[in-house]
Amino acid sequence: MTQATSAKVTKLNRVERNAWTKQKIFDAATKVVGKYGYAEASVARITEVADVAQGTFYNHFENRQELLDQLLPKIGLDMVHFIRARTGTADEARQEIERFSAFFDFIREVPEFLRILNEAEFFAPAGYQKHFDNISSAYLRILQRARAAGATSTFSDEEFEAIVQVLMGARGYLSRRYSYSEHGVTAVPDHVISAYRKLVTHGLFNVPDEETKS
Amino acid sequence: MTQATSAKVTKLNRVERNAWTKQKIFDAATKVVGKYGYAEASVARITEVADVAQGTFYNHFENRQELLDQLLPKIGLDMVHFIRARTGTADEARQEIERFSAFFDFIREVPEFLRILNEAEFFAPAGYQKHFDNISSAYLRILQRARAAGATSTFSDEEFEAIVQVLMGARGYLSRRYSYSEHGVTAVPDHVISAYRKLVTHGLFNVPDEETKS
Amino acid sequence: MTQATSAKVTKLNRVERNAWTKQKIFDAATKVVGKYGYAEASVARITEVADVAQGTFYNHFENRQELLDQLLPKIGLDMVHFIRARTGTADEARQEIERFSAFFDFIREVPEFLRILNEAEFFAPAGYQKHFDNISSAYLRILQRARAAGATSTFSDEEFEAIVQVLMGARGYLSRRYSYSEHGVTAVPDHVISAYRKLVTHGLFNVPDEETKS
Amino acid sequence: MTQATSAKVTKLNRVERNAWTKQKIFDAATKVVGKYGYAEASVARITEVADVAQGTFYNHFENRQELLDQLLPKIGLDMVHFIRARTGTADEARQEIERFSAFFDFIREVPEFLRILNEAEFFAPAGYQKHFDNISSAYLRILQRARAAGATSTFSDEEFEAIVQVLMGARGYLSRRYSYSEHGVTAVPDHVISAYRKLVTHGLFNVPDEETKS
DNA sequence: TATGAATGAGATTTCATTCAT
DNA sequence: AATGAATGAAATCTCATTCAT
Repeated sequence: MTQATSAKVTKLNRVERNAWTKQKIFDAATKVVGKYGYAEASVARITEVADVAQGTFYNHFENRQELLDQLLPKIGLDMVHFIRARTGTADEARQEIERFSAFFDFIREVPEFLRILNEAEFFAPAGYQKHFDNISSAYLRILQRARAAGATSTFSDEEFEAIVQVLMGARGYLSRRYSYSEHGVTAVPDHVISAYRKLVTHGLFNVPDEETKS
Repeated sequence: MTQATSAKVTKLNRVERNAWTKQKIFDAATKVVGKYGYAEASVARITEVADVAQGTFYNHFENRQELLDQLLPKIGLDMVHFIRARTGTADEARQEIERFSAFFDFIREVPEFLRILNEAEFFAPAGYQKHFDNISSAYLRILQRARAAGATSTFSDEEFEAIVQVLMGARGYLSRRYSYSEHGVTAVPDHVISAYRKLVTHGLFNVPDEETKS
Repeated sequence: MTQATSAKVTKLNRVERNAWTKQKIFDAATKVVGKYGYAEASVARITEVADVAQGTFYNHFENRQELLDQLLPKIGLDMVHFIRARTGTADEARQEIERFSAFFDFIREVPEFLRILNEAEFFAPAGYQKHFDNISSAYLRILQRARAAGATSTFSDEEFEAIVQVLMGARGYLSRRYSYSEHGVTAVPDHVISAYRKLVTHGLFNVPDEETKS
Repeated sequence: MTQATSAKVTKLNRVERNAWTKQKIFDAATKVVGKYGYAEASVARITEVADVAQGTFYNHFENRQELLDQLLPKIGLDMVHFIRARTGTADEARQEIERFSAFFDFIREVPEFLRILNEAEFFAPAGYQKHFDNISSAYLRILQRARAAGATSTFSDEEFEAIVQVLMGARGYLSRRYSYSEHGVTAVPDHVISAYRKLVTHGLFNVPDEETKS
């Protein structure tokens, strides 16, 4: 997916060679950041993994930050497609659980994603912003559509925006807590999924009777 | 709170002077990290703000990291006390909303907290770990007590652990989205609070009838 | 000899420029260590003399120590060649005196050598080790060959190893005592040479008759 | 010998307390330099071992260097006495072997001596100078007396001075090579002693007949 | 377009010495 | 005389970026 085809290098025209070099750098950055984090992703290290000279880097990217900021949005789109493909046509609550599970499946598919996502806020703020805009607007539409279908509790648009943050926060924190391990990324335990399902379907607290109308 | 009293400097004995200097460094670090982030919090900058020599720093802290790792747990305890003081004796759901609101109030009291919290995971992992252990164990006890009082839906201990992550993730992500602004920290909008209340009391989705037993 | 040719700098290709820069650093280090000693040979000072930026240093040497450890063995080889070229085909005792004299001649040729040699044990232990292995194994072979030619008193291989240490110690201590002076390095006095000759040809003490068989 | 009596500290008058503190620092320095070398002998480390405050150091020594420069001469005198006590009344050649052996015995008695001696040249030049003046003048007198007794080959005073350097160089280099080991200081092998004896009694090389008169 | 050596600012840390108490 | 916190200069090393070939 983010893998540069290692096919024949010969017989490429100028444009193709150019794109191929850029892709090599991009893939190298994904690997390096995914494995060692943004802080350790020096231009020297990235270009070494990409097997190009340091100077070559600057023929393709304005500076180090530009590349780092492109990392998350690109993989983020992969994630959206991955999740969409795994979401069925059951009722809305079930679909949300499917999306939730698919998120963790994606993390295992692309182990670099977790680190790239989590660190981006501080090391690639522009990329983080872009990714979050992508995700949250998509998520918001999903919720609005569910509401239109009468499948949700009563939430205003503004409240939905907040809910989107909560749901993304849940994924972010849970993945940090449950997906990291010594070597590689592990599957998320079932009780995490069930806890999430209960929360989004019934809430957390029983409400005393007289308050149920609020 | 984390502010060194700038009262009389004269007439302090050796022990007091020593503590006072350390506190000056600590306060300076809080300010600097809160304003510019850990990455920009060089020892040079911190000691400049603290108005001590760079060498003095190393009389009080083993190294830069040690100080950074102390920052979050210390302020985190302030937060716990702050929230506890603002939590009443109403029903459990209301108390949770009070805690939630109080969290955002605390952020406004100590504007540095937000940045110190959010960046700690990567720049002060030991401190982050300590803080999160503090918070999540306290939170877990709260939920268990509520469950014992029959105030929550049916969750296992393991599920509660996951819920704690979700609730902390909610605070983390919402505060990033709604509390930051150009200059300083703003109050969180009411619809964020109402969205949170609805989620924890009723959940997000209506569940089709035949599923209600699950 | 260890002097970078200051000839045309222009018209060098990349490889040549690279080697030339490294040689400039090397020569600068030789000068600096020779004049001020290892302790004062900071990277800042060396690069200033070499007229390159500090960062350039680390393109050519892993770290400061690596350079320092290369200094002695490199010049040490120059010394070996120098001495070998000055050693004739007279009897073994005379050859040893020639080598001894040539050692002091070399010191005057390369005045930096003395300090680089003497301080290396503590400031560049790896380089010192390498140099001494070079020298002592060569020296040992010389003695063994002389013994095979019946030109020495009766010594075992182990005793020869000790003798090598003594002969090197003699050069080391004598050069410290007689070659240093206010400014620059002076020739060694004749009586030093004659004393050495007498020692290695007749020993120091007359032996009472009854002991001569031991 | 260099050990501060750890007897009653109480009941000392001002002068005694003063001397006792100075001795504590001195002993600590001996230990530290002997074990870790001059370079690692920071004032902080020495005073910590001596169990006094850093500032106290400067009540007894002008500066760090002054102390370091006193170390070697003081222990050097101990060595002279030690060797003298071990030298018998046999013929001069045997006495020299006794002195040589006693030197290595002393090294084992006072293991710190070796390092303090070897590093002094560069880290405590003044102390090194003083020590060497002490030793070499004493040594010179020994040789002159032996010559007066007709026990040596024909050497002039100047040649004797050079010989003294050679003999000291022999001890220095041999001790570095044969006395150091992983932990502690080891006895010198017999073949080192026999090699030395042969050298000083018979010389190293057989001299062709026609040269024997030179 | 690719190369990779050169740059130099900036970061952390050490440590001999001072000095007020 | 003893204390130990404060000082600040100096050292090593990193790394994003430039630029001549």
